Amino acid sequence: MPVTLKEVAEAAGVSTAAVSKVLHGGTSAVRVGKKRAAEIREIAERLQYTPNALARSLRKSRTQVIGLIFDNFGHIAAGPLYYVYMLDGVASVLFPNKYRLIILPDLRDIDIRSTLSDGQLDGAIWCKFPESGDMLEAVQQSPIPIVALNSPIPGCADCIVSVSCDNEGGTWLAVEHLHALGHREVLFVQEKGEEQTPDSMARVEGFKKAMAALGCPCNASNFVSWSPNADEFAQWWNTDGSHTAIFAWNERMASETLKRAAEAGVDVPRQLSVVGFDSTQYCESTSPRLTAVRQPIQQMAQCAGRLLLSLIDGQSPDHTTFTFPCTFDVRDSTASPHSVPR
Amino acid sequence: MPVTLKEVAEAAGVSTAAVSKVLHGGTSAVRVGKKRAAEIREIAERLQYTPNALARSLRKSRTQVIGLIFDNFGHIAAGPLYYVYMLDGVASVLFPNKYRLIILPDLRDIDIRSTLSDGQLDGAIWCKFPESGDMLEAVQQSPIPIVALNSPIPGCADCIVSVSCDNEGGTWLAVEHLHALGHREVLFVQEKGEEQTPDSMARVEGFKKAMAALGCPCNASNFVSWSPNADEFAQWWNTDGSHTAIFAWNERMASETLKRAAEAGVDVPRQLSVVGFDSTQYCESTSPRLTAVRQPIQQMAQCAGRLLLSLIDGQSPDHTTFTFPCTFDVRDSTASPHSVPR
DNA sequence: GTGAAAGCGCTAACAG
DNA sequence: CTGTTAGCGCTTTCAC
Repeated sequence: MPVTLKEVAEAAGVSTAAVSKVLHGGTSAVRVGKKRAAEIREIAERLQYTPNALARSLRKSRTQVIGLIFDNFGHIAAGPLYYVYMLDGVASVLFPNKYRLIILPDLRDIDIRSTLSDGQLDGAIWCKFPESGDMLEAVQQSPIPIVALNSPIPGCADCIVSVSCDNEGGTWLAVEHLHALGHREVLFVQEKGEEQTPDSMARVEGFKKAMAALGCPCNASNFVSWSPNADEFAQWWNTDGSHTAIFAWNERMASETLKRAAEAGVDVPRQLSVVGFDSTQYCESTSPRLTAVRQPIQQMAQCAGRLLLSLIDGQSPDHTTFTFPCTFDVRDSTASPHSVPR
Repeated sequence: MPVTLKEVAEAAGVSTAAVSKVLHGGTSAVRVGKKRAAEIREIAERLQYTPNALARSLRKSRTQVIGLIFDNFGHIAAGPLYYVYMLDGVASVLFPNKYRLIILPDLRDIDIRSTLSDGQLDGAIWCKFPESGDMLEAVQQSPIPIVALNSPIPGCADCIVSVSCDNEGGTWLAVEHLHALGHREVLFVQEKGEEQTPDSMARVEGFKKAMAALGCPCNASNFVSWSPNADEFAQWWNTDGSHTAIFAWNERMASETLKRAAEAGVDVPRQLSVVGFDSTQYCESTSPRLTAVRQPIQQMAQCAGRLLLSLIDGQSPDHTTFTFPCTFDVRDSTASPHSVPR
C-alpha cells in the first residue's frame, strides 16, 4: 500500500502533473515555482512516497532492466567459472548506468519470442546463442536490441551483433603448443548437442587450419562428439591406437575427460595430453591442473554491455562483430607424447 | 509495437474482456462460447499477440519477479564460489515456479526502501543481511516478504526470517580439528567492517565456547580484525609470539592470509596452520589447499527460495530461524604446530 | 453469453 | 507559472 503520486498531490493541494514534474523532472511542459516545489518535496518525503516502477515503465516504455539469456543456466555452478566472470563483467557496466539484470529461466522453459516482446526488458544479452532457425527468427523479430556473446553465426554474421574471443586463433595456440611438444595425432572432442554452436564450429575450423598448417592435415578420425560427462572415454581409449593428445572444446568437457581418464587408469599427461578451452580459476583445481586457452571473458562481457546500452540508446554500431584475442595458460595436463607407453 | 489485447479484440469483433478471459483465464465473470473462444485464440495466434507483462503486473500487483540483494556483488567473481552456489540454489526452486530473478545493484548504490516498495518485486532474498538499524527498519517496513540468508540477528531473531548454517557448530568443528592436532593458541581473524554481521558474530561466539570447552579460554589477544586483503599479516607475524594457527572468518580472508603468508616466507602448514569458513571448489585451488568448514549453501538457498514462495503465498512460517549443519573438509593447510620452528 | 467502463500509477500533451 | 486530460495495456466488476 505504498503512497501514490495522487495522494501526494492531494496532500499538497496541487495536481499530479506538478508533483511528477517536481520529483522526477521529465520533459513535461509544466512549470512549478521554487516555493511550491519545496513544499511538494517536503510532503513527498514525509509521506515516504515511492514511485511505482511498473506504472512508470508502462508509461515510458522503458524499464531499465536487461535480460540475461543463458544457454544452460543449470551449468552455472557445475564447476567452470565462465558464467561467473561473464555476470561480473556485464554487471560492472550495467549497474553504474542504472540498469538491473534479470536472469531468465532456461530457454527450454520459456517462450523466447514473448519474453523479448512482453515489455519487461529494454534489451538482452544472449550467452551462447544457438544455431537454430527459430532462435534466429526470434532475434530478428525482436522489438528490443540483443547482443550475443559468442562467435558470429557462420553465413549470417550480420544477423546479430556478437562479441566473442578469437576462437580460431585460440585454438591455434593450443594446437601449436601440442605440436611443439611433439604431438602429431590430436583428437578434437566436441560435445553432443553443441556441435552446431558458432563457438564450437569456429574452434573446429581453427583446429583444421592449424593442423594443416603444421603439416598434420585432419580427417574425420580427428573428431568425436561425446556426452557432457565424457563417458565414451574408456571405450575410445581401448580402441583408439593413434592419438596422443585431446583438445576438448570447452572447460567442462576437458575436466570431465580428466576425470574419466583417471578412472580408466590413464596417466595424464604422461600417457595422454589434454587441453581445454576457457581457462579460469577452475583449471587450477582439476587434477592435474588443466592447460587451457584463456578468453578475456570479463572484458568481452563489458563490451557486450556497453554495446547493448548504445543500441538501446538508438545508435547503430559501426560493425556487428567484435573479437577479442585469446591467450594460453600452460599447466600440468600436457607433456611430450609417449613419456610412458600406453 | 507488439500487438495488444485491444487489437486482437477488434480483429475478432469482441470485447477486450472476452479476449482476456479466453487467453488468460483469470477470475473474471465473463463467459465466452466454445466457438468464439476458438476463433479468438486463432486470431491471437495469427497476430502473434504477446501480453504486456508490465500492464498485467500493474493491474494485478504481482510481477513474478524476486529480487536478490547481495552484500557485495562485486565479490562474486573474486574467487570464492559462495555466491555461485547460492544463485544456483535459489534459481533451482524459483524458475520452476515461474519466477524470475533480478539482481539488484550494490546496497550502497540504491535506496533499499524504495527498491522494496516500487512494485517491481514480489519478494526478496537478502544475502548477508547487515547488522544495521536502517536496514532492519527497511525490512520491517517492507511491503513484500524478505528472507535473509545468514545467521539470525542477535537479540532480534524474529525480526526477519533467516536461513543459515550452524555457524557455532561449524566453528566448533574447526577448533576441535586444530586442538586435536595440538594447537592451543589460535588466532581468530575477523574482517574490517564485517565484525558486526550476524555470521561473523556467531562464529566468534562458537569459537569462544569451543576454546573454553577444550580448556583454552580466549581473551582479547585471540581476536584481530584485518583488511580484506590481509595486509596486516606480516606485521602480525613479526610481533606475535604465541599463536600457532589461524581461523579466518571466511573463505576469502583465509585465502588472502595464505597469499600473505607465502609472501612473507611463512611455511603453511608447517610453521602456521590456517582454517577457513566456506569450503567450496575454490579451496582446492589455493596453495596449499585450504582446510575449511563447509556449509550446504545450495540447500540453504533452496530452503530460502521455498520459504519466500510460501510467504508470498500468504502463509506464515511456523518459525523464523532455519539452521543447517556444517561439515568439515580437511585439506593441506593444517598440521601439527612447530613441525618446523619459526 | 457478452460488452462497457473503471482504474492500477504514472507522464506528456495541451490548455489556460 | 499551474491544472486538466488522455492514455500506456491489462483485468475485473457490473450491467445486460
